[in-house]
Amino acid sequence: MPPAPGTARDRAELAGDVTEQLLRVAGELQHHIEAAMATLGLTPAVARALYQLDPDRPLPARDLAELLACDRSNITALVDRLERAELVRRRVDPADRRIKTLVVTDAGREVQRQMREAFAGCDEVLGHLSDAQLSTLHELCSAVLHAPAAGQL
Amino acid sequence: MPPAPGTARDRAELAGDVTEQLLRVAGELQHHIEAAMATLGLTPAVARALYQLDPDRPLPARDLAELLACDRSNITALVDRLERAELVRRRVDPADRRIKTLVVTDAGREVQRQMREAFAGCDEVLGHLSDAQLSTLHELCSAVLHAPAAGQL
DNA sequence: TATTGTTATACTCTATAACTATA
DNA sequence: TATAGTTATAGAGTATAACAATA
Repeated sequence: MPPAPGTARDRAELAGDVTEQLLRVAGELQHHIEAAMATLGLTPAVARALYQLDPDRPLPARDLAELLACDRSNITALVDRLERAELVRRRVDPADRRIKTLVVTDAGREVQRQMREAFAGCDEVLGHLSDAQLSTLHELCSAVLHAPAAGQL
Repeated sequence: MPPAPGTARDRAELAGDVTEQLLRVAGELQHHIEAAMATLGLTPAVARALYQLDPDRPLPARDLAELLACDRSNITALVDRLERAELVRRRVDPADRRIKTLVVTDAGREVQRQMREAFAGCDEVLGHLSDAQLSTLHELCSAVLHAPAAGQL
């Protein structure tokens, strides 16, 4: 049954429009970020992996897969490349020798710093917004992310 | 030279934070959309291609490549699949026989309608926002998209 | 000569399934 | 037997270069 005019129907259409536009903005931001990552010699997936690692808390590969929302089997090649670039080292966990924890090297920390700079550089894309608008956008995104998942109500 | 504290430095950091969050929101929306496209039997790239086509204005393959911001060579396989699903037909342009225009079939129009419904269904992801917040988000995205490209100033 | 669509090819990203070594 | 990481493999997505047909 179609909802009453002027209420849920319009609401859903507005949500659709917002979704389209937000995905377009995200596309521009991502393009900007990926270009910056390329100059650091990182492919998008490798960059995302490194970005998730906390230099102060070595992480089992299994947990990185969960953070990246991908299968364990993908982590191997990703970490292979990070290790070859000497940004990350694998270390066997002495307490459970099945586990390999991922340790960020000093070089890795430096690249992570440059990655954060790249994110800040997205100011170019968002530069048209005032500080107040930027803060509002921040709040709205937070509201979406911290909402209880609607699918579970 | 580092900018004065309390000004550009904070601005860039805020932009970085907003970028991270906006990309996370976009990820959730995209996940939602791609699941819906899968139920329609469309992979993400094929869905995006169909979504760009105007049923009332057949488009040369070359122009579709531009809309999708990808190389011409990719269009062939995409349209192959759309044609096999009978959602799109290739038609040789009589005025310039090098060109093949892409015509959306009636079945294609119906799938496009379902795609628009899928976007509206993202209300589930954004459901925590009030109507006013949703409108504000709409305005902010528009402001970013319609801004003169900062890189060209 | 230049352009359109196509083909061949290669690389990235991701998923599934089977394997190993530990537990 | 269950788990962590790995390997093999396959498909999607995208880029570059070379090609045929047409202009």
